[in-house]
This record gives sequence, C-alpha cells and structure tokens, in this order.
Amino acid sequence: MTQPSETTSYRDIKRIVLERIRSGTWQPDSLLPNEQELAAEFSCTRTTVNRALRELAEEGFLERRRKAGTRVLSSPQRQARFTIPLVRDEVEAAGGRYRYALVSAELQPAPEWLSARLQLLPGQQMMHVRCMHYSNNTPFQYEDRWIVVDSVPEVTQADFSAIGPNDWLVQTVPFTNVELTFLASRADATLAGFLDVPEGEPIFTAERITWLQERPVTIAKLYFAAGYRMTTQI
Amino acid sequence: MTQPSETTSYRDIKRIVLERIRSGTWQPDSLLPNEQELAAEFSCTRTTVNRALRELAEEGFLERRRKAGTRVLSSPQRQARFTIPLVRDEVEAAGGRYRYALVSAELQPAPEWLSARLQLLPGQQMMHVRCMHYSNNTPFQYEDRWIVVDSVPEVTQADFSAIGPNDWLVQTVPFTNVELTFLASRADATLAGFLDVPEGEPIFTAERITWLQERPVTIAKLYFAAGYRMTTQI
DNA sequence: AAGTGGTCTAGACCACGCT
DNA sequence: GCGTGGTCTAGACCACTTA
Repeated sequence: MTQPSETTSYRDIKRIVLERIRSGTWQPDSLLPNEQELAAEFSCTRTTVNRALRELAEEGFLERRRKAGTRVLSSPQRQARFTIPLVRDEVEAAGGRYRYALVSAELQPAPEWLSARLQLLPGQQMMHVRCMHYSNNTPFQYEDRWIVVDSVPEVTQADFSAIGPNDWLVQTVPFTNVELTFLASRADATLAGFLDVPEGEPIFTAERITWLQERPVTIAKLYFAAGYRMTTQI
Repeated sequence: MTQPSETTSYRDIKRIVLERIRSGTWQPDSLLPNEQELAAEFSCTRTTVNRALRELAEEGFLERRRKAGTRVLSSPQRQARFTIPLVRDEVEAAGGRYRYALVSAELQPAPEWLSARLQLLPGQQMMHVRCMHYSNNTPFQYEDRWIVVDSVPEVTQADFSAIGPNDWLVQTVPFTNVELTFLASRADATLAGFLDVPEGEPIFTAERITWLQERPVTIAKLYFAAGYRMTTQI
C-alpha cells in the first residue's frame, strides 16, 4: 500500500508513536526516550524525530518540556477545530441559494452593556447593523452587529444594502484577533419573526468579537435557524 | 526596527509575512516570492522560511501548492480551536468543587434512532448511562450516554457509581476518532428537573460520537446548565 | 519539462528548567 | 550544572503540479 520508501519519515514516526500510546506500550504519564535515542531507533536524524513529536504535542497527545523530556498525556487534550466559514460559503456548500438582506444600519452611541463588554469609552459612536441571511429564501441566520466607528472610520461610508457587513469588514480591515463564543439563546419576539420560529425557541448562537491589535472593531451576534448543528471531526 | 537579535527566526518571518498581508503589501490572491527568494531576503535558509510559511498555511492564512507557489488567501479560513476539557477539570478550573452522581446504568438494546445513527445492527446491546455533574452542588451538566457493548465488553463490569463513564472510557479505551456537534436544545421535563431550570429553557448541548478505528464506541449527549458559554480565542 | 514546495541529513549552538 | 528540547544552517533529493 504505502510507498516502498526506505527512509523513516516524520509521518511514520507519528504513526508508530500513536500506536505505542494506543497499545499501552507507552503508558500515560510515562516518559518517552529522548529525541536522540528515538532518532537512533528509527535510523533518522533528530530533526525528523523532533518534527514528529512537536506535531503530536501540538495535536494534544504529548507534553514536551526542556530537560524534563516528552511525556504521554494521560487524558489527551483533544482539540476541536472548527473552520468558521463565511455565511455565503456555508449556504452554498449545503447546496442552497444564498440571499442577503439588510434590516437596518444606523449610527448610534454604544449602549452601556456594549461599552462594558468591549471596554469602550461611554457613549462611543457605533454603526449598528442588523441583517438576514437566507438559504433558498428560508431564514438561515439573523445577524446583529456593532462596529466601532473610531476603529473603522470608513464604515460611515459603507453601503450595507449592497454588501453584508462581514464581507465588507473582511475586505476593509485586513486583520484581527477574534474571540468566539457559542451559546444557546431563546428567541424573543423579534428573533422569532426573522427566523420564522415560535417565540421561546432555543436558538444556537455564535458571538464573535474582533480586535485590530488592541482596539475593538466589531461584535457580531449570529442567531442560527432552528435545528442548526455545528459539527466537526477531531 | 527589529530587535537587536541578529538571526532571523521563523517566528520573525511569520510576523513579517503577517504584517505584509495586513498592510496590503501582499494582496489577497497574490503570489508570494518563492522560498529561495525569501530565504535570500531574510538571510536565512530555505528550511526556516519553509517552517514559517508552512505554519501560516496551517493557520489558514496562506495556501501552498507545489509548482504553483504560495498564495495569500483572500478570506483567511480562521479556525476556532476548542480544547474540550474533562468536566471535572472544567469545574475545578472555574474554582468549583466537582461532584459526580450516577442516575442510572442499564443494559438495553439500542433503540432505532441510535442504531441508525451509529450504524449498528438492529437491537445491538448497549450500556445506557445517565449521570449528573455538579459544581458546588449546583447542576453543571447532565450526561446521557450510550456505550456499544460489543466494542467495549468490559463495560458490563464497570461500576459507574464510583467513576464517571467518560473517565472510565478514557482509562479503558485508549484511543479514538471523535465527531463533535454543538447545538441548542430545549429542556424537556426530565432535563428541566436535573438541571433545575424551567421546562422549555434553551440548553447548550454537545454531542460526542467516538469511534475506535471504524467501530462505534459511544455517543454522549452533554446538556449544560443554563447560561453556559463555550468560548475560545482564535 | 521545469519550477515549486516537501522532506531529510548531519551537524551545531542555545535556552530553558530540573536537580 | 547539565540534559533536554528548540531552532538554525547548508545542502540534497524528491514529489507534485502546472505550463
């Protein structure tokens, strides 16, 4: 099956190490041989061993510390990786026809909960955008977003009836840090109307807060249609 | 400009490349110079450039293809990484005192929805475990789990009044693939009782399906207390 | 056919953090 | 102090993919 390659690659080493952990050859919390010894065993250089172990540590199976050595983590810190797609891509990937609709876009001073949340000055000017994303004209996501005008002054010129605020921001503010939160919220009357669900319906919700350097740029609350599931393979 | 360190490390290169993307020096969809040229510019070896670009590609900023070169992704595929902690760790990390309580553990044939979901034979024998996790004696999570007896025969001997099923599985089945889903569900009467919330309350829910090789091992539905938020920095 | 990234070798120096 | 992993160099061959 595999290529008849004679050399031991870092992929081979990863596979072998995982097998030894799986089979219990290397018990949880036990120390692995050091890189030099493993390199000798696998007839390769320490560089190759290093890459294999480094990636396994990155993936949450090993813990590595200088001088202390490399240890098998007792309960692997499996990390879930979600690729957060653009709404349009998500809809189209599911075979739907995407449609965007602006609900409102208004300049407003930041309400108190927002100032506190984003560490803004009291009453700082914000662009408040609300919009809908449809898949085949069925409600897919309701978006409630605030953009800090001081951080993105061009936002006052943007035409959000033509382009969604997320698409606009991606094009305009090239780069950022993001804090992402998932939660379950309850559909109030407004939300129930936009998403076409009964009031009180549980709504899967994502909150994204975005910074440019240390400056807050935007907070978006994304309310997904009923029954939405966010899935990933680990 | 740069720090007085004379060598250019792969971290420096990552930083510089990100700055050039951020500042628009390298436009989205444009091609970067090849590794050899960058190595010359940064006065380092191609190996070092390679590591920097490889990691940036891994992080979703660049796309690399042999012969085609390295390209700036127009909309960076930012990936959210959630570290999924053990319940006990999560509670204790928040400063709470953890308590586990078994609700029920029974051998049952798999109901139809479950057989379909896990691709089981009809009526296959399952261990059905329900339990609660408390933080300072306040409900934190209700767990409803099914374990495939054929995949983990030892489960019939396990004493789930002493140890939680997740802890037990981690110790017993060393290794697996996982499918993780987040959703918002509604508290029915049972759930409302265990979590001490009104019926109908939106409940943040995680579903984990675990496989050993190709064999399904367990499906767990984890219902979190009201107001739970799952947060990550990207 | 040819250019690009993918990976490996053989060696070196260094920083961290146990003991 | 000193052993371990962290990183870099200089070079090589190779695999893939596109022109």
